[in-house]
Amino acid sequence: MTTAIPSDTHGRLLQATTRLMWERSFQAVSVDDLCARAEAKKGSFYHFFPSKIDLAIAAIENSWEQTRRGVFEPIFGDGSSGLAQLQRLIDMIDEYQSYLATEKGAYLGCPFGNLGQEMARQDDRIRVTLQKIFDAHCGYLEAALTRAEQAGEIQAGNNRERAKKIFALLEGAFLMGKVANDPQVFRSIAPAVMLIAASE
Amino acid sequence: MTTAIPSDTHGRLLQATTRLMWERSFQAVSVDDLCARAEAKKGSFYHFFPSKIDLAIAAIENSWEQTRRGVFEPIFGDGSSGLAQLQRLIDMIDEYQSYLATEKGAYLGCPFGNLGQEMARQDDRIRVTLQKIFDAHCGYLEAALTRAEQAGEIQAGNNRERAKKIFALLEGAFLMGKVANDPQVFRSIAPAVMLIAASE
DNA sequence: TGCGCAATTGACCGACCGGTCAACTTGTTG
DNA sequence: CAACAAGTTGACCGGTCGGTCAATTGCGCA
Repeated sequence: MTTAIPSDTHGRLLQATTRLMWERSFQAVSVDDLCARAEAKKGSFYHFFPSKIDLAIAAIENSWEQTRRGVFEPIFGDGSSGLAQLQRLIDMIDEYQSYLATEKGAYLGCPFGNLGQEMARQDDRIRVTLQKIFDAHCGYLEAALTRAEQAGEIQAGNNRERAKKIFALLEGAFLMGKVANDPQVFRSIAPAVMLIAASE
Repeated sequence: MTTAIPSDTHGRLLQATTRLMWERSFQAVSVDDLCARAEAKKGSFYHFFPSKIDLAIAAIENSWEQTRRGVFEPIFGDGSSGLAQLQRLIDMIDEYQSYLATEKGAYLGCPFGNLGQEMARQDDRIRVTLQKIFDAHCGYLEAALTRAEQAGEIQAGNNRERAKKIFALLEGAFLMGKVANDPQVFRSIAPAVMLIAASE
């Protein structure tokens, strides 16, 4: 029986990719950049991953899984009301993005949205991977809406569609924040989430 | 007195850049690609534009100006009610994107949003240029909301903030459509524009 | 006619891109 | 201990990247 723990280099490569792709972009980051940040040599890179694109896919899957477990499960798995859960997600996003903005000197936006905008038309595997992540994200929003609906917080409606609209609003807010390079933008747009939640 | 008409090559370079950046992305398109599409030689390229980034900026400014005159002015300058104008914009976007999707075999999304997501963090001149375009776009939305408000279609409110929220929703819908590679996504999300317009 | 300048051409450049590879080290297992 | 696989290393590769340039062409104007 061997250890199921992947090599440290493997993990550092994933983390470096997640970070650098977030701070810059997929195409703006070279394999050499990735290796330098992960303190790995190119040979190691290609020992673990067949291509740069494969690493990117592995990195976003890994990143989403971490976010899911570390953020989404805690927020949407607790006993709060549906609307309170939504508000908590918004607050956490805002808080973390603002923190990153002060630390990195720029508003970074959503790592998945960023990559989608950049690569969806150029690599179908990346596109499909992101589609699954978007679906999963919307799933959590929908669950919160259903919870809110059952508690009488909002009127009955198509929560799947509402979730998609909320997700679109958030992604658009990320983009605008990035182009304005200002965390305040997200903050001023996000309240409209509640509008959509409360819609018929 | 010399002709104010810029060389044909200059114009073809702008158009080729607009098109190719929309179909693929800024970084995925090389200067050679641009020249090939514009039927120009590299020397001509650098005769007219000091760098690839300068061409990109000129191309989006030109593209926005054309869109503004060809789409926004006609829609928002006519005598329709504010809400009717908004609806007409949505319909026209949907129609054109669907047409492009069938022609190109893929949902392309918003050329300005695409470029912003990709380049805002890497080139500040591109970022600022897009910021101005976003502002101008929101300006039209705001004007329509004000018109709707004055006609009693919607209740009084902060139309500048409403416009930003609507713009965010639309940009998010573009992104989701691109990642799903499905024009239907925009169609199902866009109605929420009216929700935001009618909000207090 | 001939001058002057914008436009055009294609050859050229160094840097960097993603990716390969054979040799070497290290840790595990019988 | 030997054997083997997993991981590591750095030199190397062809291709393409954005960008340069000197020479040439063609056009408006005196």
